[in-house]
Amino acid sequence: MSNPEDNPIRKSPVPLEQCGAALAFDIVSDRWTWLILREMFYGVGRFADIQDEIGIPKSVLSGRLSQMIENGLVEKEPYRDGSARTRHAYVLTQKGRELTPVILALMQWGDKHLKDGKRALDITDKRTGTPLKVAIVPEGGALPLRRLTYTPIWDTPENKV
Amino acid sequence: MSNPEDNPIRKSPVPLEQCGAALAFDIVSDRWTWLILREMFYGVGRFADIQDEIGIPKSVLSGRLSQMIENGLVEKEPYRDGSARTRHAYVLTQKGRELTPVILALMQWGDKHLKDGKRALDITDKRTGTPLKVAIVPEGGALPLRRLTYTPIWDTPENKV
DNA sequence: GGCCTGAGTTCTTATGTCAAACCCAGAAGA
DNA sequence: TCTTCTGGGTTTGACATAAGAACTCAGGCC
Repeated sequence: MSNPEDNPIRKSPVPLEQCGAALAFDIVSDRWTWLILREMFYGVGRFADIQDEIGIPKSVLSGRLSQMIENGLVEKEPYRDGSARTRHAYVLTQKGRELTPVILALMQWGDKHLKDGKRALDITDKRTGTPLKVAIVPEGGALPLRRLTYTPIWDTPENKV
Repeated sequence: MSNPEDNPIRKSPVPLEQCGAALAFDIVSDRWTWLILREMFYGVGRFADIQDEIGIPKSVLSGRLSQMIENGLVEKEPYRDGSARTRHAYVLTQKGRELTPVILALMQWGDKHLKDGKRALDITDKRTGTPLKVAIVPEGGALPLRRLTYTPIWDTPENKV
C-alpha cells in the first residue's frame, strides 16, 4: 500500500478491530505459539515430543496448549500405541489447519531470507505431482489442503554440507 | 502432513534449524512486531502514528523498531511534509515487504475465523482489476507485489452495523 | 504394592512490559 | 536572540509474565 508521495500515511485505512490480521495477532503472535503450530503442522502432537523438539518449558507449553484449545486452533485426541493406555495427542482443528498457507508462506519467506534460499520441504499436488507454493493469485483455483503432499528434502545429499 | 495411522509423529521431518518457518519465528516473534508490520504494510510509518494506533508503549516501539531495522525488515527514510524539516519514517525494506503474502494470508484467516467472514480489504490486480487472494497454487503465476492494489472496504454501507 | 513413563502443575527467580517522567532536536514565532 | 511547540525518542521503577527446577498425578506393568 504505497503512497505515491513520500509522506507516510497517518492512519491505517482499516481499523484494528476490523482487520482480520490484527485480530489474528491476538491469537497467534508469539514465538512459542508459532513453534507449536509448526510441530502440529508436521504431525507432532505428544506433549513430551513438542517439548523436546522446540525446547519449551513445560509450564509454558501447557499454558499455550490450553490457550490454543480455547481459541479453537487445537484439540486433544485420544490415541493408543500398541497395548498401552489411551493417550492424548494435540492436533490441529480445521480452524488451525487453515493456518497452513500462513505457515507455508512464512516458511517460503524464511527459506529465502534467512537461509540459503533452499527449501527444506517440497509441496506437491497429490494428484498431479505439480510443485506448489503460496502465492497471491486470482481468486479461485486454490488447491484444498487435502490435495497437498509434503516431502522433506532437507537431508538429501545436496542439502548436506 | 497427516499420518494415516492415529499415532502422532514423534519428530518433525525438518529440524528447526533447517526450517524457514522456524527461523522466521525468531524474527517475527511477538504481537507487537506483527502489529508494527501491519502498520507499515498499510503505509503508516511515523513513530507517533504507529504508537497511537496500536497503543504500544514508546519504549517498546523504539526497541522493536531497532530490532526490525537490525533484522533488515525495516529502514528509516527521510521525508518532508511541506516546509517543515526533514523527518524520518519507518518503511518496510524489500525483505520486509516480502512478508506481504504472510500478512495477507493471516488477514484472510482472521477475516474468516475471527470476524463474520467479510474482508475489510479488497486486493486486486492493478492491470486487470481481478480480485486476488493468497492461496497455495502451482509454482509460477504469482503476481509481483507491485501489481497489487488494495482497497479498504470496511466502511462501505454493508459493513456498517 | 512398587516402579516406570508420560503429562502435566507449582514455586521461585529472571526477564520483559508498561506507565510516567524526562530529555533532545529542529522549526516557527515573538 | 529566546521561547514554545511538535516530534522522536530514553530512562526508571512497578508490575506481569516467562523460565527453570522441583514436584505431583495418572495409568499400566511386574
